[in-house]
Amino acid sequence: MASRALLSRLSLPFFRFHSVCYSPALFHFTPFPLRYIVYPFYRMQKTHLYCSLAHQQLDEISQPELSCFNNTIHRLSHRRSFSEVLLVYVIILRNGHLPNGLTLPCILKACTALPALFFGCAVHAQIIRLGFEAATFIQNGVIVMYSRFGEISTAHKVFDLLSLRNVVSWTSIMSGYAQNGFPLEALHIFRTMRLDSPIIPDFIALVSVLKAYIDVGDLDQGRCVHGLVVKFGLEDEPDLLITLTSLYAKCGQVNTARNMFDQVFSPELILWNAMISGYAKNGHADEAVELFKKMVARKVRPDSITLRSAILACAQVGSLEAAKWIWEFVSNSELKDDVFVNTAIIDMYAKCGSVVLARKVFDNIPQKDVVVWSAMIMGYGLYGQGKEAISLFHEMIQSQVRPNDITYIGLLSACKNAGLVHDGRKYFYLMRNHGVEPRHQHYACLVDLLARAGHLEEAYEFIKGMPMAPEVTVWGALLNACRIHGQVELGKYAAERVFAIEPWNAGHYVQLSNIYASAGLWKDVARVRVLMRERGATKAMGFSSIEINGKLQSFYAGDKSHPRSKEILAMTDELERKLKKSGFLPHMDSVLHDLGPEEKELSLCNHSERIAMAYGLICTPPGTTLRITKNLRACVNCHSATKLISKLVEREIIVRDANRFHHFKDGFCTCGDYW
DNA sequence: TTAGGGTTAG
Repeated sequence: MASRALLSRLSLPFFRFHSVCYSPALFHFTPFPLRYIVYPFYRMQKTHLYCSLAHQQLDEISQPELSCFNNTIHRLSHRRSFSEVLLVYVIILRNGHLPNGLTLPCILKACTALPALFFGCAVHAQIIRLGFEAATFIQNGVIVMYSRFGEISTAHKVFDLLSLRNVVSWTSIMSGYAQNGFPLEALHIFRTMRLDSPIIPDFIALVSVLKAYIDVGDLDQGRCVHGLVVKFGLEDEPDLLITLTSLYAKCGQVNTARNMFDQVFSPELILWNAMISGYAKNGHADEAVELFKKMVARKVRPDSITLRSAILACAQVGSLEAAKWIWEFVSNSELKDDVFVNTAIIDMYAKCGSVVLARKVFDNIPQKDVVVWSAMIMGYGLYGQGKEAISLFHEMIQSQVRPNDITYIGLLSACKNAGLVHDGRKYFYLMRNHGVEPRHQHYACLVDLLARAGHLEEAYEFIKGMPMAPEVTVWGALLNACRIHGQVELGKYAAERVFAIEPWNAGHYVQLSNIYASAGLWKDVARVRVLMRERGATKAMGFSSIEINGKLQSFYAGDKSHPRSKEILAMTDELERKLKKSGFLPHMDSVLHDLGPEEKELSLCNHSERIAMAYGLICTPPGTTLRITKNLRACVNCHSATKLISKLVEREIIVRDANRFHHFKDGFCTCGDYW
């Protein structure tokens, strides 16, 4: 009766769902109900099982002992043939044996790995029935199983009922919480273990606690654990080195991470992955690509994770050369059909300025899931190809793939970047029909779309009707639109909202200042500048990069540091002369400061993208496409000038700004002047 | 002699 009481205290999920067929009472009095659960499955697999090594071996023995079965189960478990482990378990029961302490951990592991929740619950019930409640080794397996099934509260109950907990019990429940998205609870358990138990953490426990600190982004506490690692003399433990490298890399301390990485003479794949992804995630894309190349040169075979990190890095660099290189690498590897890798490549090509190549990769994927479709829709959106994005969306629906919230973000931002107001409204209200509840990002997209198209009042009303508090992206979109449409009053209101959320971000002050400047309100411009100084807001310095022969060269505004600076200057002058000759009028409002007209003009043609463009023109043969990446949004003057320059110098110029792509050709831009 | 962890997340 004790075990039945225990079953009801645990309220096992299996019994919650199947209380009619397999109630605890039924289980208690039925000798081997497992055979009924797996019987159809067993029939299905029977042919395969007869061919297997396991069954051949068992067949040779007329009446196998439990130890023979256990040996077979361990061998199968080692080969990761988990379905067969469960089938042999059924045979054990059919032969009238009872599983022992050597059988059950393997069965639990198989249930966890498959995963087989119902089977696992039944096994747990049998564990209790057979009186293994106090067997730490077995109960640890139960904790892990429930954690992996997301049944963390059941796992915790098992942990609570365990009379003798060892370091594995503590680590299992701690990592269970961390893996289920509760890192704070995991850390709480670690603290309890340290304070209330005599257990000394081993290297796996420390890896688990470090992972939880990585998840919460607490570098200081992570450093304290590093101290513990040293205290316990575990600093040479390779697995801890991997997690510590990951901790420092993910928390932005890439140099410390690299020092740890360099300590290892022959790093295993997972350490390369930790370092490459650490670089890629922290904006050190060049280093990530370089390290990836080094790894390949050292004949370490990358896996899907390595490739995804390297592809992400290439996407950030924006270099089409690097993108093509990695695509070729993937095409020649055994991961060429990996859907995750291919989706990353679609995203990369879209971000590196070739929506055509992105589409080529997309068309070659035979089984497209929702993320593949969404990546391509997002790619069209980046280029302002709204109609193509919409058409692909309909193709996706026809292919019976259900859109998710990310698909809708891609679709709405495509409408936004193409100025398709009617479509944007329509798809926003269609979302719920597909069971997708609009999130803040969807609202921000629609506000941006409406406001930029000049529907400022509608956008403002829409914001007022939002079911959640509008964040900076929403007010920022309204502020930007007020700048475009010269709306001083509404712009002032939007700016106040934005300043309240991000008082440190100088970009917002510049927007308001530009609204005032356009209206000739120079006193207000001065007031904003004072406010900006008082609040210590700083503006990110603008820079542009251009890729020449696969090498990236970056320039700041007014940059004269390049060895070929004189030639670059001569080219910017020549461009300016050509622009003037063809009647180009500089857009003076693009200058924040209250300067004289001549100074304003000079300031405008010194913008970083103009310098990068000039460098591209002097370094490449006529007709070569120029590919420029900049960290800020394109300014109005640069945009108009680049359109004309593309015609004057007969070049295609592709500029990736902070938000999207601009493809300039023959005096026009693909964005249709809508950005 | 069978448990626990670490790289990613398109």
